Formats: sequence, C-alpha cells, structure tokens
Amino acid sequence: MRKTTLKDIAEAVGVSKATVSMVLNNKEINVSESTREKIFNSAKELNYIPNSVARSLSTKKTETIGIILPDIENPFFSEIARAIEDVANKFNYNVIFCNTDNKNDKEEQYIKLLISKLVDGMIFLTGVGKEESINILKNNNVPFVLVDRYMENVEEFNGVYCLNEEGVEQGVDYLLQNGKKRIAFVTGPMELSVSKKRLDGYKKSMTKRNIYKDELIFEGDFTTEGGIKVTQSILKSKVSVDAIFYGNDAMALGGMKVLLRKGYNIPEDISIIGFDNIRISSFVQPELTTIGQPIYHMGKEACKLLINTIEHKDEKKQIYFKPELIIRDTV
Amino acid sequence: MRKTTLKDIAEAVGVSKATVSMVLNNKEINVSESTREKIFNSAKELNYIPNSVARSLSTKKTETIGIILPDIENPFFSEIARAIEDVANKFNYNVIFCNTDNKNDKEEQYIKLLISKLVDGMIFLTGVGKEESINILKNNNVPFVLVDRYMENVEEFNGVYCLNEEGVEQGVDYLLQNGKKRIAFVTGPMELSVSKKRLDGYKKSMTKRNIYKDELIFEGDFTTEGGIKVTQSILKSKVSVDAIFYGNDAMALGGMKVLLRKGYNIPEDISIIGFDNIRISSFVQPELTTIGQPIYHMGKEACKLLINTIEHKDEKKQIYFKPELIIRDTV
DNA sequence: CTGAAAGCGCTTACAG
DNA sequence: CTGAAAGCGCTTACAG
Repeated sequence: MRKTTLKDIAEAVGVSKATVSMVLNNKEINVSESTREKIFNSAKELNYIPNSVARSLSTKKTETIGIILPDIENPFFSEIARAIEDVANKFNYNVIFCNTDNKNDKEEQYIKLLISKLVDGMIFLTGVGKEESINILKNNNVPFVLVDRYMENVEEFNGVYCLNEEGVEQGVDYLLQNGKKRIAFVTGPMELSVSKKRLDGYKKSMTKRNIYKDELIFEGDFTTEGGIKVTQSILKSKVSVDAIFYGNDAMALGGMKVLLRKGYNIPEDISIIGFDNIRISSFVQPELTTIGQPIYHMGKEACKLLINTIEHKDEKKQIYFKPELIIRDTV
Repeated sequence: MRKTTLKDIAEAVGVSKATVSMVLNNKEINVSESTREKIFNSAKELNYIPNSVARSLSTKKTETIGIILPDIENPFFSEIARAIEDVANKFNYNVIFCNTDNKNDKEEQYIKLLISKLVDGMIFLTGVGKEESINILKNNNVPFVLVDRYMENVEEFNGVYCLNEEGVEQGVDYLLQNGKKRIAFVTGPMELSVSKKRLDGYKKSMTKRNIYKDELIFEGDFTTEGGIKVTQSILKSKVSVDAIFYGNDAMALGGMKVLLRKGYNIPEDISIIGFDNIRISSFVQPELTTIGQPIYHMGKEACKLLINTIEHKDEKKQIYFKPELIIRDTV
C-alpha cells in the first residue's frame, strides 16, 4: 500500500494539488466551503500524512533544531535538554540531540550532519569547540545559540550564560562564614571554559583573603565517578581540608558517597558544596548544599532565543543568569 | 552566500550532476581518475555539504530513527537512550527523541510527526499506548521495535524484553532469605504493563508462601518524588513492614532518603530493594541493592534489531533479557 | 567513460 | 474561485 500524497487527494476530490496544499495548510485563499470540506474529508479518509521532507525541500525550513551536548546521560544535560524540548515543542519545532563527549571532531562531524539535514538552528551546550565549528555555522547561515560557552567576542553571538564566577564566590563566602579555612576546590576538565570560570571564582575569593594555596586545587571531570576518584585521592593526599567545593553536583554526589562510606559525618567532619542544583541533589541524604543554576529556565530561554532569531532574525543577544546559593544540609 | 550544490561542482569541473553525485557517493562507476580527483577537490574547495533532505526525498531513506520515550530526564531512559544513540551512530543513523510523559495523545502525535519526517524506523520505550498507534505504524510500513511493552500477540512484533516477573521473584526470595516477612511492594503507575508484570512477580512469590496481604501494596509513579511521597504514606499508614521493594530504583532512592532522614538505619531497621540498577544507585550511601536490568545492553540490542529490520526486513524477533540480583548494602 | 531526463512530494508565484 | 508550471537538490535508470 502506497502512502497517500497530495496528488491522491487532488484526484479524489477533482481539484489541483495546489488547491489541496493551500487548503490543508490553511492558507488564505478563496475556495468554496464545499470543496474545502471535501478536501479535509478525503485527507482524513485516506489517512494522509504530509511528507515533510518534500515540504522542507521546497520551503528550506525543517522545523527542527539541533542540540549539541556532551552526554545526555549526565543529569544536568538531560534536565536542560528536556527544557529545550518542551519549549521547542510549544513552537512546533522538534529536536535532534547529538552527544559529543566533549570531543572536537565529533562536534564538527555533527554540525555538518545537522546542516545537511537543514536544521533551522542549533544550540550548543558544550563548553569546548574550536573557532572552526563556529565558522562552519556562519558560512552556512545557520542561527545558533551558545550556552555557557565563553568566547573571545561574546557580543557577536547569541548566548545564555550563568555568572559562574560569582556563584563560586558566594559559595566560598558561605563556607568561610561557617568557619571553614581549608577549602579544597575540585575543578571540571580544564579545557572547558566553564571549569576555568568556576576556578577563577574560587581563586579570587581565596586570594582576596590570602588563604589561596595551589595544593587545595584538584582536577576532576564533572562526572560522579570522577568525583569518587578525586575524593579518594584528596583523602590519600593527606592535605588537610575542612571543606570541599566541587565544581558540579555530579562530582559532589560521588564525593559525598566516598566520605560517608569512610565514616565521615557531613557536615560535622567536613563540609561539602556543589554547583548546578541538579534534581537529584535534593534527593540524597544529607541534602546537598549547592550553587543553583536555573537549569530549566536557562534551557527555556536558550530555546526561545534561538527560535526568535530563526523567525525574526533579531540582533544578537546575551542573557545572563545569576546562580543562587541553595542552603541545605552539607555545610 | 548561497550554499553550494551538486550543480555548482558539476559546473566547476565541467561534468554532469549525475557524475558528481555518483563519484561523491563512491558508486562503482567508470570515471577517469583525474575527473574523480577534480570533483573531490572542488567539493572541498566549495565547502560542499550535501543536502540530505533532497537526498531523502529521492531515496525514501533518512538514516534517522525515532525514539518514543516517557521522559529523557529519567535516568533509566537517558541511559538507554544513550545506548541507542551510540549504536545508531555506529551504523550512520541518527536519532530523534520524543518525550510523551506516558500520554497517549502525545504518543500518537509524535508517531505522525516522525512518519511525516520519513524516519526509517522507531523504538518504543514506553509501556503504554493503544493498538491505534501500532496500526498507524503498520499502515505506513514503518519498522519498529518495542522495549518492555507487553502486547497480546507478542510474536507479531519486534521486541526487547526483560523478565520482570522473575526479577521481582528473585528479589522477594532474597528478602525472605534474609528473614524479612512484612515486605511492602511499591508499584509503578498501574497503566504501564511493566508495572503489572513486576507486581505479578511479587504476588506470585508472596502468595506461594501464604504471606501475601493487600495492605502491603502501594502505588507509586516511578519517579524519585513519587518514591518520597509513597514512603511517607507508608510510614504514616502504620502498616508494619520490615522491607520495602520498590518497583524501580528512582522510587527506591526517594524512599531511602525519607527513611534515612527519619532516622532509620538501612538495612538494620528496614531493608530496601529496587529495580533497574540505574547508574546512580551505586553512587548513594548505602549503595542500593537492586534487581539489575542490563540497561545499556537492552538499548543496544533494540537498536541493532531495528536497524536489521530496516536494512534486511528480517522476520520478527523477540529478545529476552534476564534481570540479575545485585547485592549491595540495603538488605 | 559521461550526460540528459525523469522523478521524489511538496510550495509558491503567476495567470486567468 | 481554481489550475498549470516551475522549482527545491538530489538519485537513478537509461542511452550512447
């Protein structure tokens, strides 16, 4: 059984394909009420499902946006992805996700794939990437928005950002207020611009008080497994610490697990603070104190911004969000 | 700047579009080595990115598969989604995700959308859905595979299943071996076939020993928030229990959180067991004892099965996985 | 060795 | 009120 096409309906009703197309797309045209009705009925009867590939070829629009992210399994990204999908859907767009694992070559490959699929725009949830990628996008005139990806000349691009430095400063201040002095900081992968920003916030705060020490810095990888490993090596290193500031919640969760298991009481023996406020962080015991990003909101705004530029070609815009200290039980 | 097309290359090199197309697609044709080279060079120079929408219109293939799932934010689904994407990618397919929140109308809407986009096949990670959906797929000749969606006549469909009943029986047995008698069971939403299967396993085990009681059954919703709520009401209900078997890990995590917070020791005061073995369940303290599904493996096989039917139209096949008791710290 | 032509299923000026 | 025709950018028989 062949799929039904516009032509089938046109023949069934006895009008041209053009008329059918315009009627089904609710274009403002003069068609008698009776043929209009016949067309709709016939479409229904024949179970017509329009071929949007054909449509896209002629309109150059696909109503699809591409999302480039490191790993959909990571709760931060699945939360933000969900937000993006929700608003995309509201505006009748749908979404293709591409996991890059923060690999540059994968990113470039996916960008080309998405261009070849004629996506109407892209959102980058990845903090790495060469100029090269951006150039491909520019050359092909595809609108895009960056999320927390810091570039040289930020005003040239649509972007949604969180004030990472300030967030970390808040956290360090809070730890200090609670009498902590030896605050370790666990960074994300240092090739990510967001890792740098967060570390900068820490350095700034600590240096200001003359208590900054290189030995308190540890490099993690933003995963829970990574948080476990780095915490084990902190313990092994014999560096004395009374608090650990993890660059994100996923690592903090791993860290808590290790510490609890080794018999530490949190926060009595050691304080913990994270960054992100992913959903699960309030579902563990003790609940994780963290610097909250408005994750869902950021995703929403990123998607709105993208759709706006797709549809109205507005000027470039940057949106900044303020992270917020979420006081729970680990400090 | 207009995007470059086959025609541009053809003109630059001085051959026909057909030749360019065949050369770039590495078709077996007789072309002199020199024109072949010229074509590749020109394509590179002009930054040619093929228009796969046009390609799809003429080939009727999109190299895209659609995934229907309840919610990408749910760790179980993001894990399995990632698995699917990994193998899809290996075979040069890519993937569109659609979140249905287990709503029938959303599912139907997405199915039509995906058909209109000419996806080559679909994977259903959702346990609800009417016959209707399946009929649309059949009528449009789109291959699909079901994951843990139990239908009347299972042999008619490609499917990947986990032996849910047996898994739960194993868990109950293990609890019994550990001297537990008053084992509460928290189901998922009862409209999901997988919830029913798991409850059946529990009933079977308990009835066999004559210790089944209706009052020990509670209905949850498979989310962590739901696990928190249901656990609070179990505590309030004053039904005495010495173990809680949660229908999935997400609820078990919520439950553990509530119990720990109320001062219960796990497993001394109460035993907990989950189902799924999502990644995070080994990252909490105490580590969650659970019935493990081979999540990644199931996703992989589902995707392989789909691609196989897309490319070879093999006969229908069902793959069954055995869940496995993962002994950790909560029993 | 290579090209002309038809076709995939739509949309969109244009014409009457 | 409605239709004929061109075009979107590819692929694929077919012809020579």
